[in-house]
Amino acid sequence: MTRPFAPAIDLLRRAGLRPTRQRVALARLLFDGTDRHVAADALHAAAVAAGVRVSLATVYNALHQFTAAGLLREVVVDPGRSYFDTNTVDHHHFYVEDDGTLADIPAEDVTLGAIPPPPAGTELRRVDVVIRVGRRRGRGRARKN
Amino acid sequence: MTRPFAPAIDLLRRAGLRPTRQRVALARLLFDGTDRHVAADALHAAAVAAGVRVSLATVYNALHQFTAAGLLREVVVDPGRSYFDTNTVDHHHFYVEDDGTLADIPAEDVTLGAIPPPPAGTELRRVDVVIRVGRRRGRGRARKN
DNA sequence: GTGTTTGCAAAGTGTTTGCAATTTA
DNA sequence: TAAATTGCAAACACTTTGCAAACAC
Repeated sequence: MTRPFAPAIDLLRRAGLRPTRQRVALARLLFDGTDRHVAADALHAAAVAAGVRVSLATVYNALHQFTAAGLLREVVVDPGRSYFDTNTVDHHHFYVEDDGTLADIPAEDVTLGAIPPPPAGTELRRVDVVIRVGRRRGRGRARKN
Repeated sequence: MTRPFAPAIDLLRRAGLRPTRQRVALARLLFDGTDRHVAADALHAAAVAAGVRVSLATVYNALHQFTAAGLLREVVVDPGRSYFDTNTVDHHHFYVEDDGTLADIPAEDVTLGAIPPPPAGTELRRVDVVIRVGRRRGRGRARKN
Protein backbone atom coordinates (compact mmCIF):
# COMPACT_ATOMS: atom_id res chain seq x y z
CA MET A 1 0.00 0.00 0.00
CA THR A 2 2.77 2.36 0.91
CA ARG A 3 5.27 2.65 -1.85
CA PRO A 4 8.38 4.28 -0.47
CA PHE A 5 8.69 8.03 -0.89
CA ALA A 6 12.35 8.19 0.00
CA PRO A 7 13.78 7.37 -3.44
CA ALA A 8 11.70 10.07 -5.14
CA ILE A 9 12.65 12.57 -2.47
CA ASP A 10 16.31 11.76 -2.85
CA LEU A 11 16.05 11.98 -6.61
CA LEU A 12 14.57 15.46 -6.39
CA ARG A 13 17.03 16.61 -3.76
CA ARG A 14 19.94 15.39 -5.85
CA ALA A 15 18.47 17.29 -8.80
CA GLY A 16 18.31 20.42 -6.69
CA LEU A 17 14.54 20.51 -6.57
CA ARG A 18 12.51 20.88 -3.42
CA PRO A 19 10.64 17.68 -2.74
CA THR A 20 7.18 19.13 -2.48
CA ARG A 21 4.18 16.88 -2.18
CA GLN A 22 3.22 17.20 -5.83
CA ARG A 23 6.72 16.88 -7.19
CA VAL A 24 7.29 13.78 -5.13
CA ALA A 25 4.03 12.29 -6.32
CA LEU A 26 4.81 13.05 -9.95
CA ALA A 27 8.33 11.71 -9.60
CA ARG A 28 6.97 8.48 -8.16
CA LEU A 29 4.60 8.11 -11.08
CA LEU A 30 7.30 8.85 -13.61
CA PHE A 31 10.39 7.16 -12.28
CA ASP A 32 9.24 3.68 -11.49
CA GLY A 33 12.02 2.01 -13.39
CA THR A 34 10.29 1.64 -16.74
CA ASP A 35 10.80 4.01 -19.61
CA ARG A 36 7.77 6.20 -20.08
CA HIS A 37 6.66 8.74 -22.62
CA VAL A 38 4.16 11.08 -21.10
CA ALA A 39 2.24 14.12 -22.14
CA ALA A 40 1.38 16.67 -19.47
CA ASP A 41 -2.25 15.86 -19.81
CA ALA A 42 -1.80 12.14 -19.33
CA LEU A 43 0.45 12.62 -16.32
CA HIS A 44 -2.06 14.94 -14.75
CA ALA A 45 -4.82 12.41 -15.32
CA ALA A 46 -2.65 9.66 -13.84
CA ALA A 47 -1.89 11.78 -10.79
CA VAL A 48 -5.51 12.60 -10.22
CA ALA A 49 -6.44 8.96 -10.70
CA ALA A 50 -3.85 8.10 -8.07
CA GLY A 51 -5.54 10.48 -5.68
CA VAL A 52 -2.92 13.20 -5.86
CA ARG A 53 -4.21 16.73 -5.71
CA VAL A 54 -2.23 18.63 -8.30
CA SER A 55 -3.12 21.16 -10.93
CA LEU A 56 -2.33 20.87 -14.61
CA ALA A 57 -0.22 24.02 -14.42
CA THR A 58 1.92 22.44 -11.73
CA VAL A 59 2.34 19.34 -13.86
CA TYR A 60 3.64 21.52 -16.69
CA ASN A 61 5.97 23.30 -14.31
CA ALA A 62 7.24 20.04 -12.88
CA LEU A 63 7.82 18.50 -16.30
CA HIS A 64 9.89 21.46 -17.37
CA GLN A 65 11.79 21.58 -14.12
CA PHE A 66 12.52 17.86 -14.33
CA THR A 67 13.68 18.33 -17.90
CA ALA A 68 15.92 21.24 -16.99
CA ALA A 69 17.34 19.14 -14.19
CA GLY A 70 18.14 16.32 -16.59
CA LEU A 71 15.61 13.88 -15.18
CA LEU A 72 13.51 13.94 -18.35
CA ARG A 73 14.04 14.53 -22.02
CA GLU A 74 11.55 16.24 -24.25
CA VAL A 75 10.64 14.45 -27.46
CA VAL A 76 9.20 16.41 -30.35
CA VAL A 77 7.19 14.33 -32.77
CA ASP A 78 3.88 16.07 -33.01
CA PRO A 79 3.21 19.75 -33.46
CA GLY A 80 0.91 20.81 -30.69
CA ARG A 81 1.75 18.18 -28.12
CA SER A 82 4.84 17.71 -25.99
CA TYR A 83 6.07 14.35 -24.83
CA PHE A 84 8.53 13.78 -22.06
CA ASP A 85 10.71 10.72 -21.90
CA THR A 86 11.94 9.21 -18.67
CA ASN A 87 14.79 7.63 -20.58
CA THR A 88 17.51 10.25 -20.60
CA VAL A 89 20.14 7.97 -22.08
CA ASP A 90 20.98 8.62 -25.71
CA HIS A 91 18.45 6.83 -27.90
CA HIS A 92 15.89 7.25 -30.64
CA HIS A 93 12.20 6.67 -31.27
CA PHE A 94 9.52 4.99 -33.21
CA TYR A 95 6.48 7.17 -33.50
CA VAL A 96 3.22 5.53 -34.44
CA GLU A 97 1.48 8.39 -36.16
CA ASP A 98 -1.98 6.87 -36.08
CA ASP A 99 -2.21 6.68 -32.33
CA GLY A 100 0.47 9.02 -31.08
CA THR A 101 2.48 6.28 -29.44
CA LEU A 102 6.22 6.35 -28.84
CA ALA A 103 8.67 3.48 -28.48
CA ASP A 104 12.33 3.70 -27.64
CA ILE A 105 15.09 2.51 -29.91
CA PRO A 106 18.44 2.00 -28.21
CA ALA A 107 21.12 4.23 -29.70
CA GLU A 108 23.11 1.20 -30.77
CA ASP A 109 20.28 -0.10 -32.93
CA VAL A 110 20.63 2.82 -35.27
CA THR A 111 23.89 3.25 -37.10
CA LEU A 112 24.55 6.89 -37.59
CA GLY A 113 27.67 7.68 -39.52
CA ALA A 114 29.47 10.96 -39.71
CA ILE A 115 27.30 14.00 -39.16
CA PRO A 116 27.81 17.15 -41.17
CA PRO A 117 29.34 20.02 -39.21
CA PRO A 118 26.85 22.38 -37.54
CA PRO A 119 26.21 25.73 -39.20
CA ALA A 120 28.69 28.45 -38.31
CA GLY A 121 28.39 29.78 -34.79
CA THR A 122 26.38 26.86 -33.55
CA GLU A 123 27.25 23.76 -31.62
CA LEU A 124 25.66 20.35 -31.53
CA ARG A 125 22.94 19.85 -28.95
CA ARG A 126 21.44 16.54 -29.92
CA VAL A 127 20.63 14.24 -32.78
CA ASP A 128 17.09 12.97 -32.88
CA VAL A 129 16.11 10.12 -35.12
CA VAL A 130 12.38 9.59 -35.38
CA ILE A 131 11.17 6.62 -37.34
CA ARG A 132 7.60 7.39 -38.25
CA VAL A 133 5.41 4.40 -38.75
CA GLY A 134 1.71 3.94 -39.16
CA ARG A 135 -0.85 1.22 -39.09
CA ARG A 136 -0.53 -0.77 -42.24
CA ARG A 137 -2.72 0.82 -44.86
CA GLY A 138 -5.15 -0.90 -47.17
CA ARG A 139 -4.39 -0.20 -50.79
CA GLY A 140 -5.80 3.30 -50.35
CA ARG A 141 -8.59 4.24 -52.68
CA ALA A 142 -8.44 7.24 -54.95
CA ARG A 143 -9.59 10.59 -53.67
CA LYS A 144 -10.51 13.74 -55.48
CA ASN A 145 -10.07 17.39 -54.71
CA MET B 1 6.58 42.97 -62.96
CA THR B 2 4.67 40.02 -64.27
CA ARG B 3 6.15 36.81 -63.08
CA PRO B 4 4.56 33.96 -65.00
CA PHE B 5 1.56 32.30 -63.46
CA ALA B 6 1.50 29.36 -65.81
CA PRO B 7 4.03 27.16 -63.99
CA ALA B 8 2.19 27.48 -60.70
CA ILE B 9 -1.12 26.78 -62.38
CA ASP B 10 0.27 23.70 -64.07
CA LEU B 11 1.80 22.52 -60.82
CA LEU B 12 -1.53 22.77 -59.07
CA ARG B 13 -3.42 21.15 -61.92
CA ARG B 14 -1.00 18.26 -62.00
CA ALA B 15 -1.48 17.89 -58.27
CA GLY B 16 -5.22 17.76 -58.78
CA LEU B 17 -5.87 21.07 -57.08
CA ARG B 18 -7.95 23.84 -58.56
CA PRO B 19 -5.73 26.76 -59.39
CA THR B 20 -7.60 29.41 -57.47
CA ARG B 21 -6.15 32.87 -57.15
CA GLN B 22 -4.88 32.33 -53.63
CA ARG B 23 -3.49 28.86 -54.27
CA VAL B 24 -1.65 30.13 -57.32
CA ALA B 25 -0.25 33.06 -55.38
CA LEU B 26 0.91 30.83 -52.52
CA ALA B 27 2.40 28.32 -54.93
CA ARG B 28 4.35 31.08 -56.62
CA LEU B 29 5.71 32.22 -53.31
CA LEU B 30 6.61 28.71 -52.24
CA PHE B 31 7.91 27.04 -55.36
CA ASP B 32 10.40 29.48 -56.72
CA GLY B 33 13.14 26.95 -57.09
CA THR B 34 14.81 27.38 -53.72
CA ASP B 35 14.14 25.14 -50.76
CA ARG B 36 12.04 26.89 -48.21
CA HIS B 37 10.89 26.13 -44.70
CA VAL B 38 7.77 28.09 -43.92
CA ALA B 39 5.33 28.40 -41.09
CA ALA B 40 1.73 29.27 -41.94
CA ASP B 41 2.11 32.59 -40.27
CA ALA B 42 5.20 33.58 -42.22
CA LEU B 43 3.67 32.52 -45.51
CA HIS B 44 0.58 34.52 -44.78
CA ALA B 45 2.68 37.55 -43.97
CA ALA B 46 4.68 37.09 -47.16
CA ALA B 47 1.51 36.81 -49.22
CA VAL B 48 0.03 39.92 -47.70
CA ALA B 49 3.32 41.74 -48.21
CA ALA B 50 3.19 40.69 -51.85
CA GLY B 51 -0.24 42.25 -52.13
CA VAL B 52 -2.16 39.01 -52.22
CA ARG B 53 -5.49 39.05 -50.47
CA VAL B 54 -5.68 35.77 -48.60
CA SER B 55 -6.77 34.80 -45.14
CA LEU B 56 -4.70 32.89 -42.64
CA ALA B 57 -7.26 30.11 -42.64
CA THR B 58 -6.83 29.68 -46.36
CA VAL B 59 -3.07 29.55 -45.95
CA TYR B 60 -3.49 26.72 -43.47
CA ASN B 61 -5.83 24.94 -45.83
CA ALA B 62 -3.49 25.38 -48.76
CA LEU B 63 -0.47 24.15 -46.83
CA HIS B 64 -2.27 20.99 -45.86
CA GLN B 65 -3.64 20.46 -49.34
CA PHE B 66 -0.19 20.96 -50.83
CA THR B 67 1.22 18.53 -48.32
CA ALA B 68 -1.44 15.93 -49.03
CA ALA B 69 -0.72 16.38 -52.73
CA GLY B 70 2.97 15.76 -52.16
CA LEU B 71 4.10 19.26 -53.02
CA LEU B 72 5.25 19.95 -49.47
CA ARG B 73 6.54 17.99 -46.53
CA GLU B 74 5.76 18.81 -42.95
CA VAL B 75 8.71 19.06 -40.61
CA VAL B 76 8.19 18.62 -36.89
CA VAL B 77 10.86 20.20 -34.77
CA ASP B 78 9.00 22.43 -32.40
CA PRO B 79 5.91 21.66 -30.39
CA GLY B 80 3.35 24.30 -31.16
CA ARG B 81 4.55 25.34 -34.59
CA SER B 82 4.36 23.57 -37.92
CA TYR B 83 6.94 24.02 -40.62
CA PHE B 84 6.47 23.05 -44.21
CA ASP B 85 9.37 22.20 -46.45
CA THR B 86 9.32 22.76 -50.19
CA ASN B 87 11.99 20.11 -50.55
CA THR B 88 10.08 16.86 -50.84
CA VAL B 89 13.12 14.80 -51.70
CA ASP B 90 14.39 12.55 -48.95
CA HIS B 91 16.64 14.57 -46.67
CA HIS B 92 17.22 15.68 -43.09
CA HIS B 93 17.52 18.86 -41.05
CA PHE B 94 19.55 21.05 -38.86
CA TYR B 95 17.38 22.88 -36.41
CA VAL B 96 18.82 25.92 -34.70
CA GLU B 97 16.89 25.87 -31.47
CA ASP B 98 17.70 29.41 -30.46
CA ASP B 99 16.09 31.04 -33.44
CA GLY B 100 13.80 28.39 -34.87
CA THR B 101 15.71 28.14 -38.12
CA LEU B 102 15.86 25.07 -40.33
CA ALA B 103 18.51 24.01 -42.82
CA ASP B 104 18.42 21.05 -45.14
CA ILE B 105 20.90 18.21 -45.03
CA PRO B 106 21.00 16.06 -48.16
CA ALA B 107 20.10 12.46 -47.41
CA GLU B 108 23.52 11.32 -48.57
CA ASP B 109 25.28 13.45 -45.99
CA VAL B 110 23.89 11.33 -43.20
CA THR B 111 24.80 7.70 -43.11
CA LEU B 112 21.93 5.75 -41.71
CA GLY B 113 22.60 2.05 -41.35
CA ALA B 114 20.08 -0.67 -40.84
CA ILE B 115 16.87 0.43 -39.19
CA PRO B 116 15.13 -1.77 -36.64
CA PRO B 117 11.91 -3.35 -37.89
CA PRO B 118 8.74 -1.34 -37.22
CA PRO B 119 6.51 -2.50 -34.36
CA ALA B 120 4.04 -5.23 -35.24
CA GLY B 121 1.18 -4.15 -37.46
CA THR B 122 2.88 -0.98 -38.56
CA GLU B 123 4.78 -0.01 -41.65
CA LEU B 124 7.49 2.52 -42.22
CA ARG B 125 6.35 5.97 -43.23
CA ARG B 126 9.49 8.03 -42.94
CA VAL B 127 12.74 8.47 -41.08
CA ASP B 128 13.42 11.94 -39.80
CA VAL B 129 16.83 12.93 -38.56
CA VAL B 130 16.91 16.26 -36.79
CA ILE B 131 20.27 17.57 -35.72
CA ARG B 132 19.56 20.10 -33.03
CA VAL B 133 22.11 22.81 -32.67
CA GLY B 134 22.21 26.05 -30.75
CA ARG B 135 24.22 29.17 -30.58
CA ARG B 136 27.46 28.42 -28.90
CA ARG B 137 27.03 28.86 -25.18
CA GLY B 138 29.31 30.70 -22.83
CA ARG B 139 30.53 28.50 -20.02
CA GLY B 140 27.06 28.67 -18.49
CA ARG B 141 26.93 29.95 -14.98
CA ALA B 142 25.43 28.02 -12.13
CA ARG B 143 21.74 28.33 -11.45
CA LYS B 144 19.75 27.43 -8.39
CA ASN B 145 16.25 26.23 -7.87
C1' DG C 1 -25.35 26.36 -63.05
C1' DT C 2 -23.04 23.38 -59.70
C1' DG C 3 -19.78 22.11 -56.71
C1' DT C 4 -15.45 23.93 -54.77
C1' DT C 5 -13.03 27.34 -52.30
C1' DT C 6 -12.72 31.42 -49.56
C1' DG C 7 -13.02 34.64 -45.60
C1' DC C 8 -14.37 35.71 -41.36
C1' DA C 9 -14.91 35.24 -36.76
C1' DA C 10 -15.71 31.97 -33.43
C1' DA C 11 -14.26 27.78 -31.23
C1' DG C 12 -10.51 24.61 -30.17
C1' DT C 13 -6.04 22.82 -28.81
C1' DG C 14 -2.25 22.63 -25.71
C1' DT C 15 0.62 25.58 -22.93
C1' DT C 16 1.98 29.60 -20.08
C1' DT C 17 1.35 33.36 -16.79
C1' DG C 18 -0.02 36.45 -12.76
C1' DC C 19 -0.78 36.51 -8.24
C1' DA C 20 -2.71 35.41 -3.68
C1' DA C 21 -2.63 31.55 -0.65
C1' DT C 22 0.05 27.69 0.88
C1' DT C 23 3.97 25.05 1.94
C1' DT C 24 8.90 24.00 2.70
C1' DA C 25 13.22 24.44 5.02
C1' DT D 1 9.81 33.57 8.86
C1' DA D 2 11.57 34.01 4.33
C1' DA D 3 11.63 32.12 0.03
C1' DA D 4 9.85 28.74 -3.04
C1' DT D 5 5.84 26.47 -4.82
C1' DT D 6 1.02 25.81 -5.81
C1' DG D 7 -3.69 26.51 -7.80
C1' DC D 8 -6.73 28.90 -10.30
C1' DA D 9 -8.40 31.33 -13.96
C1' DA D 10 -7.27 34.24 -17.39
C1' DA D 11 -4.19 34.92 -21.22
C1' DC D 12 -1.64 32.81 -24.96
C1' DA D 13 -0.09 31.12 -29.57
C1' DC D 14 -1.32 28.39 -33.05
C1' DT D 15 -4.68 25.82 -35.64
C1' DT D 16 -9.28 24.31 -37.06
C1' DT D 17 -14.18 24.91 -38.05
C1' DG D 18 -18.91 26.56 -39.67
C1' DC D 19 -21.25 28.76 -42.94
C1' DA D 20 -22.58 32.34 -46.29
C1' DA D 21 -20.58 34.67 -50.18
C1' DA D 22 -17.41 34.32 -54.12
C1' DC D 23 -15.31 31.68 -57.55
C1' DA D 24 -13.78 27.98 -61.09
C1' DC D 25 -15.07 25.12 -64.58
